[in-house]
Amino acid sequence: MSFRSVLSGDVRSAAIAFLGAHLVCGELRARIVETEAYRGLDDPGSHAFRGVTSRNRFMFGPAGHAYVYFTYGMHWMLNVTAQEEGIGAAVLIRAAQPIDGLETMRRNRPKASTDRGLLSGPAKITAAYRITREHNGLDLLDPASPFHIEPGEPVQEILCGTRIGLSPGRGDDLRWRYADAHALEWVSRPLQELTSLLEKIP
DNA sequence: CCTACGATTCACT
DNA sequence: GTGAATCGTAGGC
Repeated sequence: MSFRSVLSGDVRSAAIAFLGAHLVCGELRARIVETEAYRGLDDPGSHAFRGVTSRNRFMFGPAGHAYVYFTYGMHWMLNVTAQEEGIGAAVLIRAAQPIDGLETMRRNRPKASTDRGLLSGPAKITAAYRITREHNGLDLLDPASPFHIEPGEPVQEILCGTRIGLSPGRGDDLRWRYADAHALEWVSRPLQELTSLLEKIP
């Protein structure tokens, strides 16, 4: 099953499909272990909930492209757009396990004291890969792009939980956060919600 | 125009 | 566990 076909379906399925995939940029390579799903139609936690703005416009574009935004005055966030054109949806890449290019990642993340903390958070990934606004809209499924996503080993078991950092009443109760159950040492924060088998997730 | 705050991280108690 | 750093954006006036 290709990314393209999964991305045309529900953004939660897309978020699950990206677990185990590789984020590649030149010599840098890491395995995605944690994602979150956001969609505009019925999800108050999504930037797309209130319709198109100049910031979120890529969420409404074709699937498989980068939606990169700046927050807290200092951090960049990387998302992969999902669902059909005209529907605002994206998958936030929250954590990854470093595979290649660790020296460069360490240089880009001087404050990380251990390799486990190199990519264990959405803003850590963009710092390590030096992803910023200029990468907004990039086609992440195109190997010719400056950085892109490749299929990896399938994930055997996943955990799901509530998404991080949402205000009460803004979708904080939706369990649209997903992680590879066998790579929990690389996630941004513990998942305390119950375990779910891959085939049981919608 | 003006203001509050965020899909976070880090240092410190 | 708590608070500071830091600024573009959304939403209200």
